[in-house]
Amino acid sequence: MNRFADDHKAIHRGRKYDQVLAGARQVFMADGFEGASVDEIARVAEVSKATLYKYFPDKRVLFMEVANTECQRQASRAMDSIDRAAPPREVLGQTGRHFLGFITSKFGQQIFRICVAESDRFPELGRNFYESGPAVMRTEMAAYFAEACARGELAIDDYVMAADQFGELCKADLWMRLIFGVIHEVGAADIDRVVDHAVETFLARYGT
Amino acid sequence: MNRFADDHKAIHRGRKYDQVLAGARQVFMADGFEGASVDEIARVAEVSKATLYKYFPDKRVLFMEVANTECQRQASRAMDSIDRAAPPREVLGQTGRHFLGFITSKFGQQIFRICVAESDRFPELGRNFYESGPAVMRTEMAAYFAEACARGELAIDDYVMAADQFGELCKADLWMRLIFGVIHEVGAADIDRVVDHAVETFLARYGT
DNA sequence: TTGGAAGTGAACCGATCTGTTTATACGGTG
DNA sequence: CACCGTATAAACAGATCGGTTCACTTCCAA
Repeated sequence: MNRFADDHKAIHRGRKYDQVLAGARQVFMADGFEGASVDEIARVAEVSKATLYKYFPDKRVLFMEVANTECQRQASRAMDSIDRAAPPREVLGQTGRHFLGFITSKFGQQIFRICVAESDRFPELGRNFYESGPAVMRTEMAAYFAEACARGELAIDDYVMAADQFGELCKADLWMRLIFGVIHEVGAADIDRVVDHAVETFLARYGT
Repeated sequence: MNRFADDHKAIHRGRKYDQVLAGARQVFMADGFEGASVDEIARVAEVSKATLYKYFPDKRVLFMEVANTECQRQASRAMDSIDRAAPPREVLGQTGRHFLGFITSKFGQQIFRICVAESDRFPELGRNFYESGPAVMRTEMAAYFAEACARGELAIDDYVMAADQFGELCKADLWMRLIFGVIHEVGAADIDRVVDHAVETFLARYGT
């Protein structure tokens, strides 16, 4: 992200800002919050520790900055490639595969891991992540459900609850074993299988 | 300092074992894994650090022991309080309420938090937790489903998948917002509402 | 009575970490 | 050229932590 505010003041101010942020992102993703040391971040960012501390008052703020930018980036990329006019079975399948693909990716896992772990000490971090991540999908899906119900394609009493249920159904079997290291990879076949089951169960309740 | 008067009921071997475990449980739950210091655990357990290290080779094993005992306690308690011969709607409701009650409890959340966070650096920790926690419920439920299907009360093709789906359905709406600090408490009414929705959706697909 | 196992408290070790400071170098501008 | 903001490397400060060691006490049982 560019520092627009600095543009009119001085080119040199904040040259290394993005470098620091990129290095921090990499190291935090690799080692978590506690596991990441500021020295390592500075080394990976190819920046001196003094410079790092000139831009960020402490490690916490640096991490929050990384987490925020990442969450927003993922959120904007979340619901865009879905045709809301298609039949529900197809919309649900596409959405489920996209969603499950993300949360089973290395990156999705790690961001979840860190946010879960640190949302105890930094409550606003967890809240921020939820609002700009899961909550977005939730409201988007709820909105779609309202449309589909109006078209008579679905019969849902509680849109938000239904959206959450579908999201949770997509996690069955794979996600927990992945997050706890019981399995290490999921193939497209696994994702399809779980999503198909999720769609089937969902439509058994809410289909028309 | 002998603050405790005569301990007339002296057990020779492992007198302090449970003390250590109880103290560890308390401190881990309050501070997380990294946040908890062995000194603090020893102090809270009212035990010397040397004694602690006589029972447990290191901090990680100590935590795993805490997590294991708690998971087993919860799993056995859950299975004992359920009448597997009752109608599916009732069995599912009881199981769901118990399960959701545990994972939304302060202890359940914290255990999950720590295991998620540390299962990256200590894979056996996550695996161990999964096997002695979620996996137990999964297989137990799958076994029940097999019985119920044999009685014609349910119609399930994949018992394990169905068990996982039900578990995930129970998390809808509440669990994620809790784990990320969006909400801080859940009442019995919330739990009932979510479990009712879960049972309804589950039976729409698998009921007879 | 005495041996030995269990427990204690405190010092200690080595490692790591965050955050600061210092002395120095680079690079563009007046 | 001199000036000044930015950057650097490296040492440093202050603290914590996991884990070990040791001299000493307690208490039961043979």
